[in-house]
Amino acid sequence: MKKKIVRIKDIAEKAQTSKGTVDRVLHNRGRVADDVRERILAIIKELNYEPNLIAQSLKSQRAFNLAALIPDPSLDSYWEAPHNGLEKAEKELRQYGVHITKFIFNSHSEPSFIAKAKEVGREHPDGLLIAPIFYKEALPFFQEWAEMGIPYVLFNTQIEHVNPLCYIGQDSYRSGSLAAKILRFGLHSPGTVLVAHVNEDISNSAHLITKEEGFRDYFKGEQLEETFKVISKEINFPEEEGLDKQLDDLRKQYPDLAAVYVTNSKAFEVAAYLEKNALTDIKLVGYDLIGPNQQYLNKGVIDFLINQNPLGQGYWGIHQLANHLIFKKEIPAIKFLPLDIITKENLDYYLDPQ
Amino acid sequence: MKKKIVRIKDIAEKAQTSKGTVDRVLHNRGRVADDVRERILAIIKELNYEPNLIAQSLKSQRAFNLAALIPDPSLDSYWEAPHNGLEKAEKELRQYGVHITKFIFNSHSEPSFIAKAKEVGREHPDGLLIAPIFYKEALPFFQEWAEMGIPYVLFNTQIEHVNPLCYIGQDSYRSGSLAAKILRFGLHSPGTVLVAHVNEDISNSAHLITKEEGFRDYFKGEQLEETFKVISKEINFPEEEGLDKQLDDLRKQYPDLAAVYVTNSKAFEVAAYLEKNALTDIKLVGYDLIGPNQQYLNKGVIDFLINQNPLGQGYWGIHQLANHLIFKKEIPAIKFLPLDIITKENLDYYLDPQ
DNA sequence: TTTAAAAAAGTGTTCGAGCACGCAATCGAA
DNA sequence: TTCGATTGCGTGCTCGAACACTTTTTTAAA
Repeated sequence: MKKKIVRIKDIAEKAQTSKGTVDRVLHNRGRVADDVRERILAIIKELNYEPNLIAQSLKSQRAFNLAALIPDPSLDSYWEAPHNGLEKAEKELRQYGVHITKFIFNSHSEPSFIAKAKEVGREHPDGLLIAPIFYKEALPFFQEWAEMGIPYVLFNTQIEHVNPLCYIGQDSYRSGSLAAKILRFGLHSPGTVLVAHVNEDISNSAHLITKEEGFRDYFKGEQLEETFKVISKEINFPEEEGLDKQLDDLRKQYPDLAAVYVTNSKAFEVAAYLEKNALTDIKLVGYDLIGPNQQYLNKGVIDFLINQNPLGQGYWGIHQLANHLIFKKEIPAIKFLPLDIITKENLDYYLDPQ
Repeated sequence: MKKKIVRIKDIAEKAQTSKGTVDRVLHNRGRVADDVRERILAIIKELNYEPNLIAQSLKSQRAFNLAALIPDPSLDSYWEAPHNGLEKAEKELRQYGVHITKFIFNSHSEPSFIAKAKEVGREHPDGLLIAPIFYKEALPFFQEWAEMGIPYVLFNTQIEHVNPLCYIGQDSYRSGSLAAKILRFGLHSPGTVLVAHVNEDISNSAHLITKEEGFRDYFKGEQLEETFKVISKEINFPEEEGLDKQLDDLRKQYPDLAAVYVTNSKAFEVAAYLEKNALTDIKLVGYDLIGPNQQYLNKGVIDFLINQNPLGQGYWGIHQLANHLIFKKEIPAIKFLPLDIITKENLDYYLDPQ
């Protein structure tokens, strides 16, 4: 049995002309007499012609060089997953001529970001995927890339006042609310709830603030402000000892500490503290399935993790670029990834995706 | 810039032979001298040749008629989602010549299933996707389809002792454990926990039993048997009034009822009862994002839903068939879908997928 | 040694879209 | 009316794999 597909040739025959002419109509290329053009357009509509993407991409054998500007995974293992997502997407799209060049910067060093961002401009890629964790430093480059006509997709960190092709990541506000909902479900009696920003430059990380807002607003919205006191704290410790002391102090100040919400992937640091001090009653929710977090999840020290799906962010980021560049599809300005709730029992399914 | 793709012609040139010969080696067709074959195989490996799927499917313009044997969504809205998944997959794969014929049976009537299953045989599809909710009635057909060489993929209900191309769905045991974990997190004081099988012929539904096992084993494994008494009950009500009376009786017997786990998509029935009787303290977990469940989730009567991703089941089922038939990929015997935990705060992301 | 059959290897067409090229008709200016 | 330029339109090659078909080589029997 054969497929019933409408081809350019079919249209040409029905319009009593040649496929070359139909082709020119389809691509607004070259010169076609008005009456012929309209006859052809009518027939295209009538037969409901859709170009055969397969034949199309077989023919147009051009290469698409995409660039990815993302942090070094060896310095923060959170970034391993996006790398994997990139590679997965590249594998799938290699058939279509997609090649990705990675520009890897140090997530703790603004100058290294700037150096790599400059390199990207010199390469003139066809598209760019970027994790803009340095807001201020990144701004001028967005301008530059826009002028060069390089479409860029942001992921991981949402940024205002720039015009990317698309943002891919989570709705930080909702994410905070979700964390609140989960913790509240496990809280039995009144107490203090801590929002912890661990080892993060909060001034350059608007999305962490947004998470905190979502978290606080959940307790407000549910009229739980009387029952639970929400406090927040930045916990930074370049040196080893720092965290324990800071949490000790905090517990002295708030002896009824009942739950901790870590706004980034550093929940394992708090988990280590809880385990060391046998604080089994303090509920703990954090982000991301990095190794240390998984261990504490399996031990039951971390109760739930919210998966930001960093692999998916890389994967979909590349796919959005491909959809735009290769398949000429409309791209939504924002693609929110699901807020996956992870626990020991369903962890497996989120580790190796699809 | 051009793509660097290894073609059959490249292999032929390097092996000092013609593309026809390489083709015969690749497809184990026709006769090739042993030394030439080995030389070619070596070069294929060396150059890391991967056939160009695009060119491949452009050439082989055959149609693939797939059949889907699934219940009528107008009788049980759970089945709407698989239908949507089917259609989504068909849309994506139409370019590759995939066409799906639906054989829709009444999920409450074995004879209707048998009639439709017979029809499938007469149609001789190239592949089959089936929701085998009638275990006993389905068995002889598996035999028949196997003899006819029709590969079939099971979804929704896992069945032993048959040899499908693949099973797609959830790990029921884990699913039960996950439900237990969630409920336990929200339980503050000792009490009774009910496993409710609502309006389901339990004798034909092994997977619900498996869910219950997983649920019970969680409490056993965590040494919580003393604290929480787990009971189970089949709740059937062909007539309207039935459910209320049965739950009233149950509450008389177990006044400390603290949580209910509904093993199928009928949590909304229990939710209606809880709401009517203002039992805000009884925790409720169920399955699936059908309309009524969503409403009670948003109201807070249902605390969490576990998403069985019925849309994904249909979608991936068709894709597995396509991977097997069109792309000749290896198919894993089981594809477990994630156990997604859904709450009011992250519901949106699971409604319209990807 | 010849010859037919069988095996091995090579050639050429096809799929649908893209695009370069070239032919024919029309137009305008000298 | 002749020449070049412009417009309108058709032809034919290309992409990589599949497969039918043809040609060449080998093998075995006469």
